[in-house]
Amino acid sequence: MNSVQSFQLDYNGYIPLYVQLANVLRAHIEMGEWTAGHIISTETQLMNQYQVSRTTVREAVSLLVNEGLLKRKQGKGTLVCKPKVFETLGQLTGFSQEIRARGMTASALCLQANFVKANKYIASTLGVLEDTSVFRTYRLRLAEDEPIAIEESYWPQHIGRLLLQHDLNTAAYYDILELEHHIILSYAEEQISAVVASTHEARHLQIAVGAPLLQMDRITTSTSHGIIEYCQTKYRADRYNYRIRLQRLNGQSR
Amino acid sequence: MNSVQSFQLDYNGYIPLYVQLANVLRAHIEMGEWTAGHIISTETQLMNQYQVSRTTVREAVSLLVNEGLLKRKQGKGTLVCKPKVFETLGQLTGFSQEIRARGMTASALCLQANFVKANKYIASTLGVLEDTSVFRTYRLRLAEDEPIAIEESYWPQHIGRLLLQHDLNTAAYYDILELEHHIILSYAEEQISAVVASTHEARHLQIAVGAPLLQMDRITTSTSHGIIEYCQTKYRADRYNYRIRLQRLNGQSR
DNA sequence: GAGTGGTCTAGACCACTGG
DNA sequence: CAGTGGTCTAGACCACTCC
Repeated sequence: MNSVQSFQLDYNGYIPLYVQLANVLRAHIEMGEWTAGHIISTETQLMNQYQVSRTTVREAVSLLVNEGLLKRKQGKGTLVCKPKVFETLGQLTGFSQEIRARGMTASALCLQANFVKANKYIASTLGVLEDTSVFRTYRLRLAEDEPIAIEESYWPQHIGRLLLQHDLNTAAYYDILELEHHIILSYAEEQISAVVASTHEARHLQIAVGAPLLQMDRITTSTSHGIIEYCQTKYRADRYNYRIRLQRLNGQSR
Repeated sequence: MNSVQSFQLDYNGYIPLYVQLANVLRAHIEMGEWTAGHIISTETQLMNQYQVSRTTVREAVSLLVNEGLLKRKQGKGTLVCKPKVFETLGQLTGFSQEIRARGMTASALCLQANFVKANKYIASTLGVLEDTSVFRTYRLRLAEDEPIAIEESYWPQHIGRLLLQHDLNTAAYYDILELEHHIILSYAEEQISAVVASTHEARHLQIAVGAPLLQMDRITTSTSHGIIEYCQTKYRADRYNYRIRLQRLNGQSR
């Protein structure tokens, strides 16, 4: 009864059929019904089962292949990939989601949240004029109630006003923007580097001065409002690693 | 005359039409003929120009969209993305290629290359038994003839024997395997963390003891031979950052 | 040989952007 | 409104895998 098989597609809904079908297939995998190495229904079977064309089936499968969940094998079938030890594979997610994916509980402590004048660098990054007022949030990030990162974000003024309407201590900021204000995130560009802890950072993160930190500089872009955030996060290197899956392009040694 | 326009597709060749078409479009971009924001030919125009179906055109464009080169805008057209400040977007490339993409010259100094007994961790990572003989390479990586990273790699015995047939000081190992021995890389899983330099590392990298290093642990997989490498690279944080583009999935807050 | 995914065609209707 | 990309169909032939 709880089997995913019972899902039906909505042929007149607003969600494309191939997205719906991809969701059904993803559910099979995430519910553990299909495990690593399992060969899923053939494209012909899916066509008949869900009454869609082969193109639609292939588009659905392609989505999951891009996500790293499925893998096509010509002449054999389409099989489920190895367990996702590497969860972060180029997906833009918030901190909470990231931490939960690692099996830990996430929380935050908002140390500061106020409007400040943008210096030259912040201004050019956010695409505003120098000395313009921008919203700054400064948060301590916790995993399992232990400090794991310290995060400093700058938001354009209009985004800041939206955020201020909510409880900034507990909320997931990306969720606020997407769910409450329909500002849909598009992509982010991230730069990862290594630094050592200053006395100030060491105190907040409860580590020794000079301990290694993994630093992330991120620029987040929305579909409708352009750049909505510049964020610098410093993670305790002893508690956090960044994981990524790199794909070889078919152009190979291009 | 040097215009990319003169390219023709080979309709009977072994390379799929959509791959050929994608290569043509990519060439337009890489040769600077189409710059950021430029709207490329419409799908209908490409159909007529190259005498292929719309599906084929869309497959070609999809490849480049996935690579981050193009972006579709419904009702407007398909436009060229911003310059690729962020070159590394989930592609598996070698060190040399990576450094060249940053506009620097890459070289290497092979400090050690010999067979050693696999300890427990190396053995389980490479999928061999403990104490099995594996090939170890230890290299100093240079960019612009200055040390930038120190790299320790472990390869299964049979891969090691192949590598030993070549000049290990100058060669790009991935190129040797792919071009000379037809071992095609598939994907890699990478873990990024931060550490501080030991006295040994500091001496090789010409930095202070305790300076921050960006550490990459990579497991590389080939299409035919499974895992072919475990590699640990430590980069000088003052000379190297890792850049990545994160995409928001359409499932959004899933 | 039978069945799988890989490529490709011709054509259709829809949703969105712009004048 | 005309033109763009977004979705979808029905059908075809090929390359690969396995028996």
